Amino acid sequence: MIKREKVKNLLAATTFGKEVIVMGWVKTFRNNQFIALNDGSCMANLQVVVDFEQTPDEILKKITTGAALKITGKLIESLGKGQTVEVKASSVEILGESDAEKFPLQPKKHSLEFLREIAHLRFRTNTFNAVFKIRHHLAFAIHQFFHDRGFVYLHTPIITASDAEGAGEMFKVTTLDFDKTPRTEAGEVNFKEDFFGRSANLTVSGQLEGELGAMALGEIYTFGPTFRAENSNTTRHLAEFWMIEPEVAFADIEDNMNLAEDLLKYVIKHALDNCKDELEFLKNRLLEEEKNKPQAERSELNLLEKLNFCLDNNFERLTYTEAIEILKRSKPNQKKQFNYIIDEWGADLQSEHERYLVEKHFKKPVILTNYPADIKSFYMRQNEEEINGKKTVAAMDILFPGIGEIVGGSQREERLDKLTQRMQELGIPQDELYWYLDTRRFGSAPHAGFGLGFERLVLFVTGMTNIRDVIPFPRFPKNVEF
RNA sequence: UCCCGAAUAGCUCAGCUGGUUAGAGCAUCUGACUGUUAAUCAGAGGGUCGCUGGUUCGAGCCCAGCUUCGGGAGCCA
Repeated sequence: MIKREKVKNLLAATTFGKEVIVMGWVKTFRNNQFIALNDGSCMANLQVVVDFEQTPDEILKKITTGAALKITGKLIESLGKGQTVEVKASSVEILGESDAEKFPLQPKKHSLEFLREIAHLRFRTNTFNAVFKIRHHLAFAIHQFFHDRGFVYLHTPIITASDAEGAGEMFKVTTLDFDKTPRTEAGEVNFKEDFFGRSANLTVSGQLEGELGAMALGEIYTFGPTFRAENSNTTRHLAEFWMIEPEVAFADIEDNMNLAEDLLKYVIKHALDNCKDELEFLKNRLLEEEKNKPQAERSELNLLEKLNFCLDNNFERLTYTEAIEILKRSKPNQKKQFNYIIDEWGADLQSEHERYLVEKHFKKPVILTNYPADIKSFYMRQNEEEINGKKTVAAMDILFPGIGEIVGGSQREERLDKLTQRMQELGIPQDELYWYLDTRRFGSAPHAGFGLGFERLVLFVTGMTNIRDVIPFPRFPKNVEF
């Protein structure tokens, strides 16, 4: 058992003179005397002062950036400027050496692109230290939010047989030998001989299973990894990402919007309250970065102001139809600056349109509702009213500045006849989803839910711009390192 | 997957119109200094110019293909 003090606690100390043991990694070693030591307990480093005249040379030589140390010494009021406390070391033990010629991190600013290549070491940097602390606090806040409201955390399967949801390309899960796959008489791969006796995939969404839970437990949420085998190469997509999917019985689209807005505000508030140092650091990092940009491209609000603005204002709610009217009349549309010109109702909104609404027109988060049925999923509830003779569904998407769609949800179609009719129109096999349809056969009830992309939330809160920088081990096309 | 751009020292980048021995800052190493704050000062080492092929008397530079990375788009969360 090692009794050690954490840097975080030592930095907060108000009484001095006691003997302490502290362990951590060297950030910098200045003047052969001053070690900036970090143990991950907080962003700040502890200054350790070494008496170089009393310390053997072979120890001093091993105090290099990245090395792990055990320091025994006295906690004192700092003799120098720049910090209030420091530890005067009586002994320095090298726990783990770090060859200075080979350790890739230097006490200087690195590009995020470079750090992405050494993602196994990037945790050692201030930026990623902050990002992953915030990620943790956001995850914790999400559980807290739902738990406090009586939601049940439902673990939906990661391996699934259903591939009928149309949420995207799926990864196959198989134990078949690729060199000699069993074949049917027709020459196709015979999945009857596979591990599960049929073809299986990694889940693209826990929603359908979540609905099963909601139709008994009342209010559930999922929070787990999901997988999309799409060849997406963007700053907003991952092949493996985490999603939060609440599902609420006896709720309509209005309740759904309120829940989503409350959740987002709650977790942002939680981060502001619990990650002050981290957010402050990231705010300054962004400001520093924007100095190199032309005035017009700099953000009007800094990171903290942006997050507070989110808390203080209601999200703008409008229907798809209203959005189309705004876009039609918008300058970029009339001047034909959009790549896709909006000329008629029914068009799918491109990210340039979403960005215009959020970043130029309303300048705050926007909730869009009641989309045309044709551009949305089969399980969304069909509205009674029709626009231009076309059906709409009770869908709602939340759009965030800089992120785009962060939440996608809907009231679900609870009427069996309407649901099966829609499935037929879209060619979705009903026999495969018999279990889903059973919820509509036995005690069907109005219900609603949504999916929140966790990494997109972390992007927004941290102000990072590439989704590969807010998940510890990003998976994307051509990359499964670590 | 499509469009655009990039790849030169460990990192960030410069390299002129194709021309002899490819440079800088930081990092590293050696020495000096010793209350520093990305310490400072002096010196040294460090390169298959992404890969393959082509054009040329001659290619880091021009051309083609490939790979990877970045920005944008699509698919979406």
